[in-house]
Amino acid sequence: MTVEEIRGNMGGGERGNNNYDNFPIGMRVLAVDDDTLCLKVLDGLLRKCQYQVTTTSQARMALKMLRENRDRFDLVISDVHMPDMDGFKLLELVGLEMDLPVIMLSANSDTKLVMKGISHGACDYLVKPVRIEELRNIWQHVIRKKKVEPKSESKSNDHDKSYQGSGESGRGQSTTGGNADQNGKCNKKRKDEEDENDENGNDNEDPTTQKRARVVWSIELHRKFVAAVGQLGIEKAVPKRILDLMNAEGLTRENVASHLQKYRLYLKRINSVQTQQANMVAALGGRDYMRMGSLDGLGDFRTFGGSGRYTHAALSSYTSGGGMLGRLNSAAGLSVRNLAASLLLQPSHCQNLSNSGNAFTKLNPNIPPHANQNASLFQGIPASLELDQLQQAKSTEHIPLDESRLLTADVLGCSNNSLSNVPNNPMLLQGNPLGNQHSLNMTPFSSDLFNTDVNGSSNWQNPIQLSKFQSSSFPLTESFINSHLPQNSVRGAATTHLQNIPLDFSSTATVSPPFEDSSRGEIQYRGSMAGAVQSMNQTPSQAWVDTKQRYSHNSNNTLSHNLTSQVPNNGSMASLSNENFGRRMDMSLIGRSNGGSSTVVQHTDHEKLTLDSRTRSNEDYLLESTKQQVGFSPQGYDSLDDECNEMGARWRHVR
DNA sequence: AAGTAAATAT
DNA sequence: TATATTTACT
Repeated sequence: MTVEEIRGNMGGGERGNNNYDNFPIGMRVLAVDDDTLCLKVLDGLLRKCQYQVTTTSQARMALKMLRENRDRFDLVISDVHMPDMDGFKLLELVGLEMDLPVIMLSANSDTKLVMKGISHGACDYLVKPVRIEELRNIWQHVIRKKKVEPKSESKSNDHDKSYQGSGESGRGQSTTGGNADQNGKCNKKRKDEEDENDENGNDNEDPTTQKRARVVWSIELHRKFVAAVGQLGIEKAVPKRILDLMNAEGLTRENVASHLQKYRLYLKRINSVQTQQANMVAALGGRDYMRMGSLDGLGDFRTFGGSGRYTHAALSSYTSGGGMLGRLNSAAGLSVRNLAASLLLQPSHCQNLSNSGNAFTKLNPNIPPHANQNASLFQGIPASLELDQLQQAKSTEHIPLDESRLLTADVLGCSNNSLSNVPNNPMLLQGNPLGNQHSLNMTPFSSDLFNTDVNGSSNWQNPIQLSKFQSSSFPLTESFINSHLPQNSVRGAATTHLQNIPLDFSSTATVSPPFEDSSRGEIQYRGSMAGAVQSMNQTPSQAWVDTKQRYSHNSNNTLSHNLTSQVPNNGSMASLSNENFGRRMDMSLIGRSNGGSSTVVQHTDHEKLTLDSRTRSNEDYLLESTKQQVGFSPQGYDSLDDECNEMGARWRHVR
């Protein structure tokens, strides 16, 4: 597409009141910088360039303006360091929600930062003080963006039949800096992919070779997909609409439909796994006193939970447990926090619910806390586990080899603040039929990123292999993660990373709560331990990928063993912590189990109950946990709580 | 056009 | 061989 074309397009009704005949004169730029002085200067410079400038000192406000009218701006230029919202976060959100080129601005020219910005989708990174010369050329990004995403164009073109695998990375596209926007987010990965693609289907470079390559659901593509679905809401997420939203090149409705089909399947499985687990918990859990997880730190999520985007119905459609989610929005759940301390669930209570996930359905979100004990019990476990997973996901994300990846993680973490405004991703929610506010609320956006960012298209469909440690099914998040992380490099790094890398966990409410939550009960505790341990023991990438195999064949390194035999045994997680666990974590974790059961539970296959093979492993884990629980004394919970809280704190600290 | 099942490719 | 993607069909 030429500049002329751009102009032509821009002059179209799409941009209505703006005259683009003189492009880039009049280009609408949104400048964001908390430093009003800088902002003013920037504003002045931009105006000198004859751009139509809009300024704001708040990232949130910027986001708001952008959301209000996506066609109101052509380009965003934002400072990196801002109090209300990290510039990168803004970048991420803008990249995800709108297709606007974003230019980062910072006085810090640290290569890492620049890398972070670029890899996160910034089309440019300017170092303050900005010179007008630099600003004079920023319009190119607008054009580039347009060029890269000739959405409408490609969709209807015939020659397009020979579309390439991964939409935007396809050869048909400009391979120059064009893919600055979302593609840039995972530069490294993207590159690899592109390389692969090139190697694989190189020949179909020319349309003559009508050999249509099969669509490769690249991470990027999948992310778009997920984002689209999220935006539409699961209900309206039909192929056609998704396709429109995806804005991907060379993708047909059929492709999307197919992917959607698979995705739904995946959701179902996830769901069923969880349901079963829930049942297991219901049946076996609660033997002992359990505390419900606290919902501390939910913070922003609460609001999010209220977002009516995902209707109960919608969620249910993918939830075998039908309606389990409904409970989530409940105040009951949210307020559990304080109850937790004094609530003790008796086995008897649980038994009533033991046989079905449907029981949940009956729980009214609004019923008073005390009436919700059973529910809480259910929630508690999966909930905490979920959280743990999320964390893991994060940790996983952090283990990354490069900045870009870290960035991703950041986004995940940071996005919380904006959760309430961001188009969420129902899919994630689905993942947690049992869900809890946590997963419900937080998963959405973050997972979104996760899925898309980290995982390849190959693993997310396999919730089952998620493993017993993860126990409560993975939110898509985990599932998606993995495959694409260069495993080797990560592996060795895991340990260190966990300790030194900026874990984003607590940067947001999202993360911290998990720990606290998990601190409440033995089960939860274990769950988190498992999670923690796992993430530490394994390479992020593989951790979730082939857990199944690993665990079944590698008993020595298996968490189950560690958890089952070590934990109850001496009450120390030391064994777990040894090499991989961050010291801090260790400390906080250790001692946890003191006062716990003295029973040594040896994990053996014989103990397994006959369960659906698909979910057996997961349930196994739960079973084990449950068993171990028996005999645990209610005592020490407080300390547990404390410790766990501390743990959370430590995590934060570590970060 | 959506959804599902069968076919086919990797 | 198992999976994932594409195609066919209602």
